Amino acid sequence: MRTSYHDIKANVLDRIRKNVWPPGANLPGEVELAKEFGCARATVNRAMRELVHEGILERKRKAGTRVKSAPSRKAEFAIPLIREEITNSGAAYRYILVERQVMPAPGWLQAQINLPKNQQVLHLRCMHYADRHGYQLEDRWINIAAVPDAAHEPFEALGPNEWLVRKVPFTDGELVFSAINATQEIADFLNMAEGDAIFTLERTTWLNDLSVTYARMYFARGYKMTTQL
Amino acid sequence: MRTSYHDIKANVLDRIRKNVWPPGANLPGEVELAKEFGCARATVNRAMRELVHEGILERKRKAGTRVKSAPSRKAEFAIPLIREEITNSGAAYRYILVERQVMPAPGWLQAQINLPKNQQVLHLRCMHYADRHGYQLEDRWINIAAVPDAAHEPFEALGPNEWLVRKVPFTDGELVFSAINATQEIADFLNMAEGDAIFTLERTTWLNDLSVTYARMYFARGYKMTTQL
DNA sequence: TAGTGGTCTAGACCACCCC
DNA sequence: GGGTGGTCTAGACCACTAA
Repeated sequence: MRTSYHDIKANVLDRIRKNVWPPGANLPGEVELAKEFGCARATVNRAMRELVHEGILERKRKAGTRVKSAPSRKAEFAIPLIREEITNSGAAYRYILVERQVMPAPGWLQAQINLPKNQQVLHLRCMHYADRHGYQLEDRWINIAAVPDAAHEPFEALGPNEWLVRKVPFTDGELVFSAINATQEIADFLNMAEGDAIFTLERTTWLNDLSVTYARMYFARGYKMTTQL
Repeated sequence: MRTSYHDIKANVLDRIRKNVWPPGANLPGEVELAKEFGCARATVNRAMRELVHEGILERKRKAGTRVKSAPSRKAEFAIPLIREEITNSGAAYRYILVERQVMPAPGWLQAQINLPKNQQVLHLRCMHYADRHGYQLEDRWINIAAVPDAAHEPFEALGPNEWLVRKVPFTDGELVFSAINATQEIADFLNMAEGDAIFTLERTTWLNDLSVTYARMYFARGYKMTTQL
C-alpha cells in the first residue's frame, strides 16, 4: 500500500511522544520527509497541515516546522441541539413555551448586543424537560429587525433554538460559560433550592454586525458539559 | 489569478446564505464544480473538505454533498495555560503550592481514572492569583506510575499543569465543566462565601490507557469562560 | 454496479521571511 | 537571496455506498 497521510501523522506523533522530536525541536523539511516516507510532498504537506490544525506543530515559511513547546490542545465541541442531547441520553424530550412577549429591548440588552434605541425584540422563556425532570430553562431575546419572521412564529411546538438554527444563518457567535446561584424563580423551574449552583451558558450570534439573538440557558442541578481533547 | 480554495469556500458560503443552496440541498459534484470554477478537482475538494470540518456541509460517497440542515457549528477553544490567561489580562500572576503529598490513591480516584489498587499518587493543591486576588484553586492528582519524575519535582516555582504540559505527552483527554456550591474550605481560598456558585473545570488525561493525571480547578466568583463560534 | 468522494502523484510556481 | 511552506494542476486509482 502507498503511504497515507494518516501513516505520516501517526509516525510523527509517535516520534514526538518518544521524544525523538522533543518540544521545540525542528523537523526536517517537507522534501526530506517525503523522501524518507517515500511519498509525494503533497502527502507530507497534508499530514503536517492537519497536525498544525490540531495544535501539535507550528510552521513558518523559511523557518520550518517545529513541535509546539506547550502543545495547545484544542477542545472542540459541537453545540448540541438540546433535543438531541436529551434524546441521545435515552430520555423523553418535552418542550414548553412559558412566556412570549414582544417588547422594546431593555437597556442592558441594548448594551449587551449593541441594539439601536427602542429596537423591538421578542422575548421568550422556555423549559426543556428530560423525562419529567426540568433540564434547562432558556431565556431568549430575538432581534426582530434581524429576524422579522420570528414575530409571527408561535414557538409553541418547536423551540426557538432549533427554529433559529434551521432558519437563520449567522456569521459569528460567542459562547460564555459561567456559574451562578439560583434565584428563587429559576430554582422553582428547575426543581432546585434557592442559592443552588447553576451551570449557565450564554450565547450570542450575529449576522454581519447585525445582532440576531441572545440567550441564557440555565441547567438543572448537577449538569456537566463534557468534551474530549 | 488562479482560483483558490478560499474563493470557492467564500462562494459556496455565500450561496448558502443567499439560499441558492438551502439547508438539505444537494450540491453539484466535485467535477462539475471544478468546471464551473475553472480549477482542478483537488482545489474544489480541499474547499469542500474544510467546509465539512467546519460543520457546514455533509458528504457521503455516491450520495454527494449537501448543506447540513442544522449546521453544527463547533466551538473550539484552546485550553489556556492559566499563567497566560492572567498575564494576558494585564494582571500579575502569582502561584503558590499549598499542599504536596504522596499517598495511595483514594478509592474514588481509583474508580474515577481507573487506577490499580494501592497505586501511589501525588496530590497537589495549588493557588493561582491575579494581582493578589484568588483566581483559581487547583486540586490535582498525578499517577506516579505514569510520571515517575513527578515524585521528585518540588512544584514550588512551576505549577503542575505547566510542568506536565511541557514534560508529559498525552494521547487522550477529557474536560468536564460544571457548577458547584463552594464549601467553606474552598470559599476561604477564593475569598468567597460558603455556598457561592463556583465554575468548575475537571480535566483527566491519559497516555494510551495509562491514566496520567486528574485535576479539579475551582474558579473565583464571577469567572466566565468565553469562546467564539 | 455505477457514481461520488478520498487520496496520492509529480511537477510547478509563488509568497513569505529568516539570514 | 534563497530556503521553506502554501497552493494549484492534471491525471490516476481506489473505497464506499446508494440505487
